[in-house]
Amino acid sequence: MKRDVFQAIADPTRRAIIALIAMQAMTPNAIAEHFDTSRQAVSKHLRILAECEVISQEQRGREIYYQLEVDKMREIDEWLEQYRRIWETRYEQLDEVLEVMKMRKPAEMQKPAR
Amino acid sequence: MKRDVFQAIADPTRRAIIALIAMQAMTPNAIAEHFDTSRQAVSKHLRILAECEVISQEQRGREIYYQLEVDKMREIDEWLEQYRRIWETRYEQLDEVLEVMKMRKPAEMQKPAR
DNA sequence: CAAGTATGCAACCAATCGGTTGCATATGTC
DNA sequence: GACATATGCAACCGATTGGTTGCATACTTG
Repeated sequence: MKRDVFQAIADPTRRAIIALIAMQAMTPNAIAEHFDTSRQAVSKHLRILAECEVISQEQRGREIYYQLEVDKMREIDEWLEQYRRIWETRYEQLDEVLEVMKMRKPAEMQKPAR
Repeated sequence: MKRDVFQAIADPTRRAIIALIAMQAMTPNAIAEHFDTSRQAVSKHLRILAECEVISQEQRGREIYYQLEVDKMREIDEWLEQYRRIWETRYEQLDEVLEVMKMRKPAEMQKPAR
């Protein structure tokens, strides 16, 4: 089965895991302690996140440390880029509208096209 | 059922719909023409997107125009913010490492922590 | 080597997902 | 009013999801 970053972050537990290991690598057991689901359930989430390359693992003895692959987060950022452009221009336009309105009487104010 | 933006964008068809209506509002029929699924399936996706407030609708006669609520995209951007901070500092650190390496002999070069 | 610990994997299960088809409803046009 | 068009809703269906429990494997330590 083919999964992508967007499916990886769709689940709230997985987003919590991402947030948890963002600053420092952690073992599955340590991660599982933060949730009230079973260790195996967390392990499943880790496997999905690893499949999507959102996290990477490093074996250290019998422990496995999982850490965030921040670059994968950038992929989402790149996808957002196109919409960021839209909301930025939208706010510029809003600023212009507000600027124009300043010079008019309140009665002339029009509802912006939005 | 409670859904959020992350579930809304998890499905590739829904991301395609978002991209499609980003620049101009469209009717369900017009949207459905761009996909090889049924009109009803697209309608379901639209309902989910509307539930999550990723899109809004405007009735115009017997047609309904769906348009993107760009602000909802910003929510994702805000969530990304914490990770953006990480990858930015990471690249600054990498720059520092590269800077230090310039002053050393190649044999002394170490593989960066990541 | 034996015991304990860390982890992954398989089998199972209820709930949800994304799709289908059929039908109801509302608006526009003749 | 009759008919076409635009849309949503309900019922159904197979696949996937997120969880469980039980077991296998591998490393550590005594």
